[in-house]
Amino acid sequence: MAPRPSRLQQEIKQTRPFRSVGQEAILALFKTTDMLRRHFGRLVGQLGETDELTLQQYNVLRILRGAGAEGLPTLEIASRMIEQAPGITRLLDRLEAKDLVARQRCPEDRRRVTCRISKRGLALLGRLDEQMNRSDGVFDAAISAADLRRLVEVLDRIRKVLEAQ
Amino acid sequence: MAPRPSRLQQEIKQTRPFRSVGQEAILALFKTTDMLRRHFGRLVGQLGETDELTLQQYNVLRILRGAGAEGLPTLEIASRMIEQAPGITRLLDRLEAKDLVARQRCPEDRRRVTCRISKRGLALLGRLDEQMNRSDGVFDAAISAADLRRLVEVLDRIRKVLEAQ
DNA sequence: CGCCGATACTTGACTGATCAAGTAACAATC
DNA sequence: GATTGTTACTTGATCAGTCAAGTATCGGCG
Repeated sequence: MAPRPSRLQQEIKQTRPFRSVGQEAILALFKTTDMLRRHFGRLVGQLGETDELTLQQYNVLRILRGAGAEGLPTLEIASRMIEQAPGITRLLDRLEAKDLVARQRCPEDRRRVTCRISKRGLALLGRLDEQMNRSDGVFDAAISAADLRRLVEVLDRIRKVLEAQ
Repeated sequence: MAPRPSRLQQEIKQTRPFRSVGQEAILALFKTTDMLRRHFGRLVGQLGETDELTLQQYNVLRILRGAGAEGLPTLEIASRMIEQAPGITRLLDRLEAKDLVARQRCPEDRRRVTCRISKRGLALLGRLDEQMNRSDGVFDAAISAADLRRLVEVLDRIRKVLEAQ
């Protein structure tokens, strides 16, 4: 139990040790994910012209590409998103304005709005795929598959704890 | 290498397996941290009256409490934050408006603005301490210290990779 | 058929985040 | 002591996120 200052502690210039490993883990999660958000946010946010996306918008396009030609209703998209997005309507407004998705009121149930990715949207994702795969690959290269799998497993458990709260 | 669908995959209703463990790990990080943000955001955001804080504001108050009576200059606060905050000036504006911090131009170097936590700020943090510790403790209880330490260690490595990019 | 609750969004108002450009003060150099 | 560069913010404009309240539609039930 050597009280050597952790890497994170130095990063945020904290002098006192963390109250618990749990607290350190939570702060490390925030910090790491913030860096990841910025990293991937830069990738999708610097596409030149007016094609810039936010990570959330990118995520929606990915979901719609996965859904194929039938598309998906608005709230179904929301439920599949990685990060919760209460502003899904306006997010789709912006994607529609950029002509990256098309929306159409569903004839069978007129409450629903079916969303589909457009050709422009598909082309844009295509341009990003290579970069994104390369970026994911950086982690596969730097960290062993076993460690990554353990990471995924612990995160699963954390989410389970949170859901139980 | 059984291709059984992972928990995360079910959560986001994805049909195809992930391209790589790295990708799954990244998505799991986003999802888990989003849930953590909401969880702790609720704690600091529901204090009744007009004392609601955002997580970032809470983080700033914690940093200022740690700094003590001398306080800290604005950008020094920014550099200590867990999540990067380019809008630090306005964040402090809001805290000052709520009388949770006080600001004062530094006499030795008039470019600097020294920020200090106020009595009201300290009292507010005091009200939150117990809840926050209890929340951190949930993870200590649900996940072994060894696992949490491994988690922290892998996250350190991920940040190191990101910095090298 | 008409009403009631539920579903699927939509809109408004407001707060917060981001980027770029600007200002003021200090530090170093000529 | 004027100039140039750097530091430490500050401000403006714009966009995204959040919560609450509203609207349209559907599916049952009497």
